[in-house]
Amino acid sequence: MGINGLLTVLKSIQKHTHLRQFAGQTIGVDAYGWLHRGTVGCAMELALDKPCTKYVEYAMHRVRMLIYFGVTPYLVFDGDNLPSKTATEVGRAKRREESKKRGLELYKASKISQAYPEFQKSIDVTPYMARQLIEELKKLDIQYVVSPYEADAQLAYLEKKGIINGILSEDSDLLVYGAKRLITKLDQHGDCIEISRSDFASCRDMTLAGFTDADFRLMAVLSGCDYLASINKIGLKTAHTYVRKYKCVEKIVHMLQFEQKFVVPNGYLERFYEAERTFLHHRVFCPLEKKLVFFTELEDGMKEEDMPYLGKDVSPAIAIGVACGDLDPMTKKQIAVNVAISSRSMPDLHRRRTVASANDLKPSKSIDNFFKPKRQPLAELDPNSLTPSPSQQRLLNMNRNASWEARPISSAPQLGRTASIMPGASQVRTGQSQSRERSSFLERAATLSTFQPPKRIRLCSDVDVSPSSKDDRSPFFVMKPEPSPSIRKRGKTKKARLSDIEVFSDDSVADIFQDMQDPEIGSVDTSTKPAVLPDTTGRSTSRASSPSATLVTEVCDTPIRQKIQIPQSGISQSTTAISVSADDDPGEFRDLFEVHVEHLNNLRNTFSYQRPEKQAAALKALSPANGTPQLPKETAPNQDGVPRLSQVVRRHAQSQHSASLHKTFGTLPSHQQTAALKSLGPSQSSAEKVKLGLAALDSATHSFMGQRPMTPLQQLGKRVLDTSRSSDCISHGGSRSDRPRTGSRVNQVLKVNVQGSEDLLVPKSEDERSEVSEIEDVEPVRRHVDLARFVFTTSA
DNA sequence: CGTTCCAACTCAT
DNA sequence: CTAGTTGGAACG
Repeated sequence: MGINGLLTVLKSIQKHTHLRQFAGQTIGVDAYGWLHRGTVGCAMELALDKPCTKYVEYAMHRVRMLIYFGVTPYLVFDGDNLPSKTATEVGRAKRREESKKRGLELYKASKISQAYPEFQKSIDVTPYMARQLIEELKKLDIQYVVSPYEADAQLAYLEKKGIINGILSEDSDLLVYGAKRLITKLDQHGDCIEISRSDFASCRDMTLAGFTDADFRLMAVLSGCDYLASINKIGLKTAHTYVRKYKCVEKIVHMLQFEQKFVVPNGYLERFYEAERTFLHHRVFCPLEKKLVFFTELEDGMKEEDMPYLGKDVSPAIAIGVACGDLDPMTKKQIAVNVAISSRSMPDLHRRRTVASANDLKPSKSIDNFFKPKRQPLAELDPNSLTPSPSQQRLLNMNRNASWEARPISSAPQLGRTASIMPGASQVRTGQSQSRERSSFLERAATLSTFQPPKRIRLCSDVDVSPSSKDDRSPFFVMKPEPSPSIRKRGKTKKARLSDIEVFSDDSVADIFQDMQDPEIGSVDTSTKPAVLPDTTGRSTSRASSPSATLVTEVCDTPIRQKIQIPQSGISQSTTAISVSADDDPGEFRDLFEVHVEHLNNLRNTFSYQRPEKQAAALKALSPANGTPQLPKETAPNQDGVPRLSQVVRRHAQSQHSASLHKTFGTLPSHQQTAALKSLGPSQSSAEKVKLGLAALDSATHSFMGQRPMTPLQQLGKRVLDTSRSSDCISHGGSRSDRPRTGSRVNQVLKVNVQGSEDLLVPKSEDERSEVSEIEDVEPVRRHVDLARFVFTTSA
């Protein structure tokens, strides 16, 4: 439920961004959200107890998307219900039961379409389903943890400890728990929204300047939260004004009691304290200490016996068992894994209907086959694939030692303990293999993110980044500082983006300058970058000097630039930038163009996140011996996954946007043609440019569609996972952002265009054109332009 | 008019 | 019914 209306009120500090911006970082994920969404697609099967693992596929698809964009996922699962929540939980279970009943009735009456929504409502994400996903995560050596209670608290804790660098969740509660960076609304393309705690001060719809974490929490709880319903007629706004005025609960409640408007229930204050402490001292699993700890340690005089609402403590052995997914977080009993792994079935332990169907499930076939071995723990891979700085080296060694120690000390005794707790339980695996798995789980779960933020935070010195010092920073330091004015880094912030209009690149400076034909660009770029100042709105609005103003003007008039890339070579990628004028716009033409770009974009994404096997299959389907693309047949529905991708491809082919582009152009009146040509390139021989530009598009399309030799693309297919993991793509190993990146995925800048100074630079040769790869940033580019307009109009 | 509250929709396939 | 969002009714 979260806090009603919180995200709406924080609109002004929501930054539209992309997963790409978090490359090299470890991002914690609220896994239940994904699982729940994944169940929508197979609600029917689940309700009818049919075998189904679509939800695992859905979640894994997202996991692969993160990896594709260089993000290291760290999945966090929900655990037991808090005592305070059991009442609502019972109610939910009841409603689910009713929905299922209704659904089944409708189903029996063959009213399938009416039954489906009922089934959807009846779905409960079970620990068993989480366990299935965990099994997949293990195969890819992806970090995860099952929280003792709420995943929100666990996520915030991991972030506090520096184990993760941000939190991917839809739940606004995270901010109440003190999350520093919340990423929400991730869509299938990787677009998402970032909310930073440090931007709170610049929120426009609500004055949060001077609000401490405690003030914020006070406001949130007053306005109504999961642990305490609000006083009638008190919403976020009212709570906010009272917190601003009186700051402390006692006073606020006291004042509220004087107002006739509000009725403060008996014992509200006491329940408020409980709710507040539930946020503050939530039990979490600490992967470093390998036991349950409080999110915030109890202060002197607080006794945990007095706070039953925090849930029970458990022994480290059980805590570890739950955390690694072996034990059901509620019953603390062994969770049955699928038949392929367990030698025996364990009917007595199946605590829910979905669990009871475990024996019928045969995910071993559908899933196991797809992830063949080639396991390589990230922790081992990273140090070898780059040269860490001394401080990073120290960090790595520290972690390595910690995990080595962990084995004899914590895992051996814990095994005996765990086994003795469940004397009757059939062992799924041998004790030794379980012990081994657990210690490797702990090793992974406790791995600190090696990502090094631009400045300030010293990850190497201490894992616990003191939270106190950062929140009261000056509003002018809310932005993460640029590491160096000359570097185009990943993790760009909205403010830094203006400069992106000049240069799209992931290259090192040297690469950029090498590629650059016009030296002027570099100077423009470097000189303007420092002029970008954060302002109170969290958006770039003001520029200090008059040259900036000039630039802003230019930016506004500068053609929209679109980056056209299609995956072709896994090693190097190049970019064709195609410019379309924002004004002087033959609308229809540009719209078509953008639609085309978007289609390619979708195509690329759909392809990129597929399992390598699926990609290979899709490629095979698209690339027959004769070289002509033979799109897969309409049917062949049950070939796992392949139809879906090929359908997309087919749809795209049928839409023939390239063709319609040409056609539309041909039918335009001549003055509009001229305008269109002009819009694609400001100067000479524009007709040629349009042809080249369109040819580039087509060639990109066609190469993806299989009309060109497929070898590089096939390579990519095989390499998607490897590439996105390896250091030449991502700064996994805690790379310093100004480290020269050798062999990086080069987004070659083919075009840098500041109005009036140079031309559209399309690939000159056939070779270059065939290298065109990957599409992205259609939306962001639009946003750039919007932003530029905004800057211009407000600074004038 | 601002605010709170509620019901319907989104998500996915 | 995971949570959020949106639109609209019902208040003061």
